[in-house]
Amino acid sequence: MPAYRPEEIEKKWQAHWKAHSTFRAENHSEKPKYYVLDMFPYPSGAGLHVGHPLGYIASDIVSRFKRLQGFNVLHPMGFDSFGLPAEQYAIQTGQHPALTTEKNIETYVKQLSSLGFSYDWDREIRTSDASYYKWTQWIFLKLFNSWYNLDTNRAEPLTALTAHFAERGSEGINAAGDADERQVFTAGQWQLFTEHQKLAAVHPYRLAYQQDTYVNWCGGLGTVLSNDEVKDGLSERGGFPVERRLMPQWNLRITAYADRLLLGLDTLDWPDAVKEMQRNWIGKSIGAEVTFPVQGHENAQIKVYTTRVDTIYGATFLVLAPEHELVNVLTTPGQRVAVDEYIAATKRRSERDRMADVKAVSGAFTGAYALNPVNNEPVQIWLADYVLAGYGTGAVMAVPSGDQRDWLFATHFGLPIPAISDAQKDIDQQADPTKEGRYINSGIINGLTYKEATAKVIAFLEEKGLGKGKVNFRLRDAIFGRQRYWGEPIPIYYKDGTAYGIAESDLPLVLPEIDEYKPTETGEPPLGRAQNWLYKDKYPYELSTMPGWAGSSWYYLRYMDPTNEAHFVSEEAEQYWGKVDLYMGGAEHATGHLLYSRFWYLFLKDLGLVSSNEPFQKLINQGMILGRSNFVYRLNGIWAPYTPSDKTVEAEPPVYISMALLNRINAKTASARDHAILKERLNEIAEVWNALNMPAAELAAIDKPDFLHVTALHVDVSIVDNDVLDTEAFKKWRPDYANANFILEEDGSYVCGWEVEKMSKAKFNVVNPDVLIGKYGADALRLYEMFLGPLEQYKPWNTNGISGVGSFLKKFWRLFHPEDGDFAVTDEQPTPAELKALHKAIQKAQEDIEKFSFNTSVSLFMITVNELTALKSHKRAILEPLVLLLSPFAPHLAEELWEELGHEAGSISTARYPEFREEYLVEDTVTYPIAITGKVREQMQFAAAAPGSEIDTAVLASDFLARFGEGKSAKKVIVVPGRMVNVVV
RNA sequence: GCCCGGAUGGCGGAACCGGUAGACGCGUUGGUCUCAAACACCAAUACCGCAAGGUGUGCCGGUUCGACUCCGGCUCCGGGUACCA
Repeated sequence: MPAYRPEEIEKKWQAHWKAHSTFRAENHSEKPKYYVLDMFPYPSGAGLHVGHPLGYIASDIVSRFKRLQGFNVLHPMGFDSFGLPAEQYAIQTGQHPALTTEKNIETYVKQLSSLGFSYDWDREIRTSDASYYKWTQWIFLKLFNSWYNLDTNRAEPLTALTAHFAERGSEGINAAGDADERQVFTAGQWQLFTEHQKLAAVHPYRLAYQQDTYVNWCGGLGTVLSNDEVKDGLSERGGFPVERRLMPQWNLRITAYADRLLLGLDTLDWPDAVKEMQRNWIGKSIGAEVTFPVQGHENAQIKVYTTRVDTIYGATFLVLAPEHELVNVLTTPGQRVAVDEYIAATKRRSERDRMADVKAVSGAFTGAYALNPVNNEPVQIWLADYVLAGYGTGAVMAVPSGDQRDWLFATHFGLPIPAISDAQKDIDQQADPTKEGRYINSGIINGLTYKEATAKVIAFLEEKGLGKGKVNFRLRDAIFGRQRYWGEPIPIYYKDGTAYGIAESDLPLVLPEIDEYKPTETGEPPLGRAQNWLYKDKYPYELSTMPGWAGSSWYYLRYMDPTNEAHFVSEEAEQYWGKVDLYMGGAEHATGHLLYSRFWYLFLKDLGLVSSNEPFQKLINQGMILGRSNFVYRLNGIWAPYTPSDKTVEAEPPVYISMALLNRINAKTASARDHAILKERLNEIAEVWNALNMPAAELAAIDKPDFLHVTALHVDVSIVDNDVLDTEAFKKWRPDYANANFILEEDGSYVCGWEVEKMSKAKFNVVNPDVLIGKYGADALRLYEMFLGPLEQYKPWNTNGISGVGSFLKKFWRLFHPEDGDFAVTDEQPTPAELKALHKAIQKAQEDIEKFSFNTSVSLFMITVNELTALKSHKRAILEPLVLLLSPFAPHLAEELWEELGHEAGSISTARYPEFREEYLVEDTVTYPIAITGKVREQMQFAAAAPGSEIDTAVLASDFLARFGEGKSAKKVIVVPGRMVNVVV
């Protein structure tokens, strides 16, 4: 075969791999296992752009490398196929989301296959298949039927709880969650409960539970919106008003696992940034809960949470969240109007808005007073939206001298700001939260240090029953329901208003067909449109569906045993594959998917269904590939000299000036030739300049313009090559460019400007991998994406460089086919130089892959091939191992050459990585120039020797030699001018 | 504000444990081949300077015979996050 033809080779081997299921992973093997997982994609209609495969290429290299090292590798792919875009498309067109999704997946599979990934496609899963979501529902039911026992620190079946109730009532149960939500009863009372009452008593213990939760409700759209979807109190889509509303919602009790999720992070081999994000997200804080009695309300108490209980003597007022349950009771008639107004104003703002304008101080006085438990001083009770209902107790004790927000509030409303520590400074200017110094104005802790005071206050409060130390988490339970169609139905039905889980044997609860995908007129979710959708033909189902992260929280387990109909994963398969050894994906999932998956894993572990402590041992975040946009510059005005006040007009027909020329003129570095070109061209097109307030005569009078005003416009990167615009293609690109005029460079080219931006259709900077594969081949694209820069770094795409790896592959090919001729590899003995080049590569390639430093490994291959080309090396002993080294990166070419080398087709996937032999690396000598100064100079006494002369190494003092490396010895010492010697080591 | 990263030629980026900064690729320039183009190949390419030489890894300072690398103090850029009491 003459010349390297990637398209033929790639088609051939992709077909071979598919026909032979070459990358099928077996669940039983003598080999050690290795599980390489990619975050599975949502199959969007736009298909893949050149940024998407970056992580897939890297993980594929690792998979293929691990196979060469003798591992049984599991490398699966699937689709997160429930999601909003398909549903929105369905609302607009009536097309069933399943059809859209199916079509998109087809495109994805085709594109992924064309990159030559070594996925085991037999294990492909889709979260929207009933055979998959059956098990997502099954896990939900397990959560629904479990509670979290804090005594054993794990989730347990509800049967254990009800057994306890029957024997001893609610006493002695120590369960995760809010105790206030739960009833207190005796065993006798429990026995007398009706079924309905029993379920009501059990419900608040469940790990999947329904509860009234504040949500962003948009009546106009008939759905709950996430904080991202609300802007200025209006829905982002449609602009309908959004309000905070208490609605029943399904929640998962992730908070029960807060501590374990936090501790587990220390055992993981993850990027520090991701671990830190999860830590902040969980947000553990250690403090105290303090109870303030309310003056004149015998039964009312306000609980506050504080991390600075030592500052309690400085607490001159309390602030409640506007949603606080006691607000109504406490408000005095005189303050009623002000309070109601304030609450109404707060309701109109979404949580995000409240957080957005942090500077505006607002609040309302309830008229009521609480008593500071340490000194019985009356303190005013206020409302303010800077206190969040969802964190701590929804109430804070305000210490204006120590907390900046409290200080601002006190200053704004004229409340007192007493100092509490002798170390506080300038508290009339701002709060000072110091922990230094001794307490003042602080009753029983006057004169104490921070540590002593904290202990003493807590002891005092505990004794009086008005406070106790408490750990708090920022993490909140996860809202689990969505008022949408295209998701997993929640397997719950209602009997007399009570929620029941459907029987496991009735799973899956299949998503019913409906004729429209909008919410119903009465505001029910789309599932409310389903006809006769009843459990046992009697009981209505839950109408909300699961959120996007449900199916993705356990998919990696299903890959181990994807077609099992009896179990979500068989015990043997789970025990064999264990956890994911390498997980590759984007950093944007740091606090969503990665946290929920860990939560579900811990839960399954508590139930004895999985065997490790964490699901993902090592995590790599591939950096995003950004787009490189190109611009053309439309001329709007010409000045000589430039007067900024002049108006500009878009010339019609339009004139576009080349960026390089434009920049030279505006930077005043233009040559006489530049000006001549400009002038000549302007004269040619002068007749079209009338619209520019630039009559031809006036134009002709301008000799040397020194400023050109332009508008930069995005231009499709596919009609730009190396920043040079294809002007004919530009005219055809869009109708309004058909009559474009150009001012070109001297060589006749139009040079575009460029900028790095996110890839998006609107910026015309999306690069399609299919086009590049067609031109250079998948192997070249794979190599180039790796060559672009460090894997984890954000980097701009630039198609310009891909020709370099293209020619590298050609050179590699030519080592086997000299002069583009027939295959001609010899059995000659290799020379030391060839062996050295090879073994350097064997060693470094392995190191680089293990460090995920793929950009340097590609460089290494280029260097090696350059060396071998220079040596005219066409020897089997060198080239055969080299093919193996290259096979993870450029698998198609490697397979082809492997076959030409006389091996059975496809057998490279069972070959072994070549062994590194150190003896072939002849060490290079290194020369260190060493300055001769001070003591050394005296000792050596030869600084004055003639430059270039050699000195006996034995003369060197041992302490001098020690400076440039333990165990190294000088081979030669050469005197160079300037009190220096070169020491050759 | 807080928490992470980062800063090296015209561009993307190399540089082991402190030891010749700029590997490799792109681009650019010159050349070979060709009727010509494309491909390919060869050579040059940090900056200033005709040269000798000098200057250079964001800035200021320190340690060291020697610093992109270590230490102290900044500047700028990117990402994450926040009335969390």
